[in-house]
Amino acid sequence: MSEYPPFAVTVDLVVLTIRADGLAVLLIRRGVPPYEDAPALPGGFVRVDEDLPRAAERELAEETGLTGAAAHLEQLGTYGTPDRDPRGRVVTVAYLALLPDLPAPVAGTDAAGAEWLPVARARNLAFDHDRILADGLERARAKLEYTPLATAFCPPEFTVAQLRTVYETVWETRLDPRNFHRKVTGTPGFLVPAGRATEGERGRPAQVFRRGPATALHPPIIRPTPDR
Amino acid sequence: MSEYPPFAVTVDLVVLTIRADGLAVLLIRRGVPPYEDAPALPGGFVRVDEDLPRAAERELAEETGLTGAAAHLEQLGTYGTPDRDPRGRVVTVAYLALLPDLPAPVAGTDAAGAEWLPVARARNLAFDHDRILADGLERARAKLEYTPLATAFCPPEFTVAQLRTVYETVWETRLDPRNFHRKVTGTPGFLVPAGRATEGERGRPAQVFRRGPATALHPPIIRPTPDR
DNA sequence: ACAAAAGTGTTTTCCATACACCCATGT
DNA sequence: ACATGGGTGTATGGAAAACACTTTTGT
Repeated sequence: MSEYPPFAVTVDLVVLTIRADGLAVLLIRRGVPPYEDAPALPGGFVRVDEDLPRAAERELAEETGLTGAAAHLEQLGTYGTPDRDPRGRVVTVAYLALLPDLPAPVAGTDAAGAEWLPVARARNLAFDHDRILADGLERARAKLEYTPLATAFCPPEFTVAQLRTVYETVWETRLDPRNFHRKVTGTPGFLVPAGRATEGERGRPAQVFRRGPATALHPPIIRPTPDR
Repeated sequence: MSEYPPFAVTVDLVVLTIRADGLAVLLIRRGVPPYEDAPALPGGFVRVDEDLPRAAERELAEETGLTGAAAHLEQLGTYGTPDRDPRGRVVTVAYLALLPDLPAPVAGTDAAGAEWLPVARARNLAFDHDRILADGLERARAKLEYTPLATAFCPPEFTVAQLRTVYETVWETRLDPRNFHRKVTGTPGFLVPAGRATEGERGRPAQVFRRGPATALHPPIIRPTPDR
């Protein structure tokens, strides 16, 4: 093995959530060169005996305080241009993480330097992170159509209206609440009723749902056609 | 950098084509341990100053004799379980390559040990290549629906019937030739007429097409619903 | 003439959209 | 009572499936 060039391998995370001001990405500010003081995706080196998804989970936990499977986590892609890191040959495996807007504000974690930024204002990131973020956004937008991924942005129990807000935020569109309701409740395995309804809200109480067992949506939730 | 664990990085290729006996994958037979004599996906180590897609192209050229952009090539995913290679910590970036059935049988290349095997009989591959192959097949099947990827299995000029054979082979279904014809010719940017027709075939000559400029299909070519 | 494959027209069925309308709660 | 949001019913338009039918070649 020693005859082959050594690489450093990192994982970087595109962590997305939905907040009052729209879709937001978790960024850290770099404290050391290269790209000192620049915003960057959270990430770090993979350990010698660590699986890649495990490394991604660890980094996510370090930055958000989330333990285990509270978030959706999937591999996004690998970026390995020879000059992407001035320190040497570093290949990074990017992961996409989707989280509900956390009610508990990440107390007592290493997330000191991390902050949420609306995706529209996440620009001029360190390394090739602009591209990685763009790829992550594109992936999220596309997968909402044909997978139940939108539920990853919701807490364990949620209403149809909350789910619709996810679609409207990620896609930056408006959806007809009535047809949306019929679509998602009619797609097998997408949602299962939690058996209770909301209280104390304005208007008629809404049924509460949990994520269903489906891994793909048939039929898909079609994105409206402003160009495409 | 020296404080972080060194990894070896390889690229592995899932090279698919369509032959008379169906969908086939390019495999080599390993000549050295580990997994000596086992079939494996072609691949190799990434060089120090080599970009990842470039390494994939190089490996593809070495195994098939194909120069440059004669094939579709896309990143499939990265596999880095700590124990996946007994020789040490090796992370592999898998690429998916789609080729037309080559009329010229790869003369005079290093492809001595490489051979096409129907995907149904590609089993018990070295390392974690069974899983990588399965992921590649799944990716190819899914992307036929909403991208013009099927044309990557066709020569530069082809007929609608040839294209339909691609779909039928990859999906293992039958498609109505008449509705299929209408669909693909009616999808903007999918196909552009080459202006000529086939000769010397049985039946009425078919119009010849080339790949169009579209990168996504609207509407998609829907896969029939045997379960799903 | 006939077989074979390409391609078109037509009917039917289904689904998405649009939107009128009713329901259940807070104020 | 009224506003607010949840949820259902229904008409309509367009696309996809099913398939009859025509076209153009080789044998």
